[in-house]
Amino acid sequence: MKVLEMIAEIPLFTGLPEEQLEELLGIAEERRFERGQMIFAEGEPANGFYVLRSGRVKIFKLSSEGKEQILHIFGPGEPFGEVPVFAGERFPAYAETLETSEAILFPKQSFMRLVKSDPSLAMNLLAILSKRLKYFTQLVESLSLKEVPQRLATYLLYFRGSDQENSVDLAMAKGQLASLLGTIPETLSRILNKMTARGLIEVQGRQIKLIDRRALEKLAKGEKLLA
Amino acid sequence: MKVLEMIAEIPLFTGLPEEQLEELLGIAEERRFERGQMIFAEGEPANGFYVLRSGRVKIFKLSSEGKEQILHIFGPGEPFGEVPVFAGERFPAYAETLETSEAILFPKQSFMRLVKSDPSLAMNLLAILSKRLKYFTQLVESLSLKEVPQRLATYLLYFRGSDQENSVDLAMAKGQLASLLGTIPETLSRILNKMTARGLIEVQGRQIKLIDRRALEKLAKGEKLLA
DNA sequence: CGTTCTGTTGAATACCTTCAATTCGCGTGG
DNA sequence: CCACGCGAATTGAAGGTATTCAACAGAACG
Repeated sequence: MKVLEMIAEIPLFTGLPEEQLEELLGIAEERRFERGQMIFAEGEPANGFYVLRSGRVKIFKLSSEGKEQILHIFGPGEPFGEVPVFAGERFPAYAETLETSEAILFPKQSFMRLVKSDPSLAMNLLAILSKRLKYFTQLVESLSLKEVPQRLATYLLYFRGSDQENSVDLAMAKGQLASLLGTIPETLSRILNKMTARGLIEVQGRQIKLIDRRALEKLAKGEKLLA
Repeated sequence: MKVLEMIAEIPLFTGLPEEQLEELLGIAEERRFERGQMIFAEGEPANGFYVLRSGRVKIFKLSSEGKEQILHIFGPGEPFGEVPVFAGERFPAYAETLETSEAILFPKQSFMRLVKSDPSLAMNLLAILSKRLKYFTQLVESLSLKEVPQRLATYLLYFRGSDQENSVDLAMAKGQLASLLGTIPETLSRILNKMTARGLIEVQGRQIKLIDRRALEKLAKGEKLLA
């Protein structure tokens, strides 16, 4: 019963009739992962996709020299690994937990049957995939058209709690943030320094106070304030 | 009748019953664009999405300084601009023709009604969006984890005609290829030079002959052969 | 309280970009 | 058919941003 409620709360499944939820429950498998455990690897054949129940998961690519580029960081309620359900057979990237996590695995075949029979489930999926495409669009823009200080400023402004809340909790190691921004820890460290020196932010561990929001916005737009 | 046949040939619509095709025809609008014409701009509210009938279209982002990053280049039969149909209301990037092109515009509302009523149309869409996510995954990997020579080698190997065919027709200006690879014409030019000097390729205008496939594959994998 | 992982700092280097000057290529018009 | 003109492409020199490598400091964890 607990799991059924849980499934009903997943955004992907909102608006589904009880009947379909029961079916989903029928095909769902619960999985538990330790912190730092690999959930799947790039190139691995996909048996299904996951919905995260607790914890956090990073989706990433690796270069030939071992450098990592994080594509997504997902939290509770978010689905991941859906691409190979509908295109190709293999996971296009790696997935690893950042913390001890629980996830629900939905096997591919049974899930596809459900999608075909339920238009609103299909619509939910289309919305999720479309949002993700939009997100990638921004990621590419960021990586290709912006320099690291710009990317960081954009990130900080985007992830600040509320409009009032002038601080950001990174909620991850700085090295992970570097990987998310498409750079390395050394570079991130230097830029955090410069931004602090210029009075834009204050850093205390994983808490970052946004001091000069105006300047951060200018930076995010492309002005080179750190030169 | 001609347009109906045309619609039936679009991969997105394969497997649809005649009845649905008729409906699609009912809501479709034909559009014609000159070479270099903008089809939509980033941030613009979307009234619908397009399927390209002839010609070629580039989807791209612009930096604050006007540098362009091409996300996709689409040819006949391919849909574009679907993201705002299912997520958000605005186009997340620019679309501009590379040649004189014809496209069919499907208005958002009517199309969504069709998708809801036809599971196989929804499945086709899910497959297309998933493929695109996979493609973005590779684009991000390329931009973030590879250097330009690697990206070029990967591109050339990927777009060579057949396995036998040892030449690639760029089918676009070199400057556009540069933008697709996330760099600028000067850099691309220098790298084409080096690759020619090393005997990897031969360049004749927009035709590129792949001479040393083995070496190109090594390059694509990350070996630094041009140093 | 020590071990290990994370983060910081400095110096050297690499890759790519910028800027400026030509050169090339091609369509147009004389 | 040739000459012109304009955008595309190339080349060189200089500069900038980020990475690499190495050493150290600090925090977290058992």
